[in-house]
Amino acid sequence: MPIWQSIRAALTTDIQEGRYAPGDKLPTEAALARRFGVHRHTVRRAISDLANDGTVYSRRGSGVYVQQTITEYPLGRRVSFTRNLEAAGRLPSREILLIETRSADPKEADALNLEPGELVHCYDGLSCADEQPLAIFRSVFPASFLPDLPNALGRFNSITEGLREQGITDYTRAWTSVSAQSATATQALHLRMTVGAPLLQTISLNLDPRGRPVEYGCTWFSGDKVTLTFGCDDDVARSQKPD
Amino acid sequence: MPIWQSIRAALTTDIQEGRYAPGDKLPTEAALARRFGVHRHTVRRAISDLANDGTVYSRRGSGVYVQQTITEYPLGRRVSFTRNLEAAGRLPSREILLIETRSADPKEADALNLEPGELVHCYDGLSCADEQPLAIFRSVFPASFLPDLPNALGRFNSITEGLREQGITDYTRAWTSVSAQSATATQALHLRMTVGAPLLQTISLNLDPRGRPVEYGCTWFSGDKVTLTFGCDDDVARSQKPD
DNA sequence: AAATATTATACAACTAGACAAATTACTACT
DNA sequence: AGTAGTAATTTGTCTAGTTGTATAATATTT
Repeated sequence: MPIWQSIRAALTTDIQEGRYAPGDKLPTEAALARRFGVHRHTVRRAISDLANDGTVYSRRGSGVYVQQTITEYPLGRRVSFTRNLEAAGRLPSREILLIETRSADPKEADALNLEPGELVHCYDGLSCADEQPLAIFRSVFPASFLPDLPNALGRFNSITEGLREQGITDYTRAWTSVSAQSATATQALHLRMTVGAPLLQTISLNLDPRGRPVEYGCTWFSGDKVTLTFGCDDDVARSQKPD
Repeated sequence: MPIWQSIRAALTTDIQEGRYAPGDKLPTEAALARRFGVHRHTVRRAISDLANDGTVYSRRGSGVYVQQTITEYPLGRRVSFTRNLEAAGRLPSREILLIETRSADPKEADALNLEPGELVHCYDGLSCADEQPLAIFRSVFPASFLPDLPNALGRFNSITEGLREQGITDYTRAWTSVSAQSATATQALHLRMTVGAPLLQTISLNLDPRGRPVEYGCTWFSGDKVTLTFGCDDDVARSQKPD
């Protein structure tokens, strides 16, 4: 048996027995090479095998980290990210990547029924389960009748709460489109996957009760960690507020 | 493909599709690093590339801004900064740097046909398009038959208006020379470019209808933002009032 | 002998953190 | 209202450490 396989086995049991917990950083390749008394490349061979089957995730310049095993995430027509994950026994959280106010690009202007170049609030973020990134989202709001939304989004870290403070107490999804894409470099970094791995992209438009567009949203789910299901959970979904 | 190149590509499309318009400030490097999930240095690598090809420029302590597109600047017998820019759909403006009366240096005396040491009015300023500096200029006038010009220049912030008040209702360009130079530190600061970046320097002499020299002008255009055109626009130039 | 595994070396790409320098925002004061 | 001083923010620069990749040489196994 090659040395690297025994190293892989040793690291695997280290992880399984909790010496390295999910999210932990492994010792550096150089340190592991010292520990096992081999060259760095031999350790790399073992790590690349572990990364291949998803037990670890390595990041250039930073280190190698233990991955979590991910459960599936159901998505209905009126979906609460928080409630779905809590129902699955996981701890949901969000990370703000960027909140800014800028000009609308043509697609955004079209969807939100704005003039090209009108200002929009843009909210980029990361949806996580147990600190593990599940999806990247971008929500775009018309700035004209939601002047203080960026402030509210930063405070609440919740779209629903932020909109409620601005007077939008309810909104419904006008349409949703789903497509598959390949992860770009930065998407892969955020979602801790490899470049080119499959993503599920959903694009949707939310309207307030008067029919005004209030949110144009785009979400990229990690294809390995999420399956989207429509229509089969309406009972649960109806009892939920949109998120 | 390195990550920084994909970040550069993302920012480029952001700019091309209008999410960041010319003159806009990009998010801070720290914010962009969060947005792309990388270290600040990686964002800087992308930005430095964009700055290198003139897409953006950065100011220490302030931020990174989208560069204006190149302006076509026709040079004819009657050159009007204001009209040239209005014709290009830009908003022209000027900033006064210095107005003083002093002795002419040899070159100025020679061009204006004065005795060495005779008094001249010197007018240094900044020409801007859409609030962005395009050029630095220095205009030198014989003080002898234009005693109140400095006052007028300060009030009107326009050479044409100032001269008109002093009785010079028209003037034409006797000659123009063009050369290329590297930006000094102070020039770079005013024009918001890097030290050593290319400048277009034009030196010109304007005569009144009786053939008297009235203005000896020197202008340094930002090479990135301006292209000068000659000869092919005489019709347009003749129909313009000098400025 | 050939294929595979391991070592060796060098460099590129990225992260991490600290500090300097310039700008901007703010506060206190006259 | 304006001015000086202070603090916070933001870009510029530097050093060090870590993973990714490429090439080549040496040992081990088949």
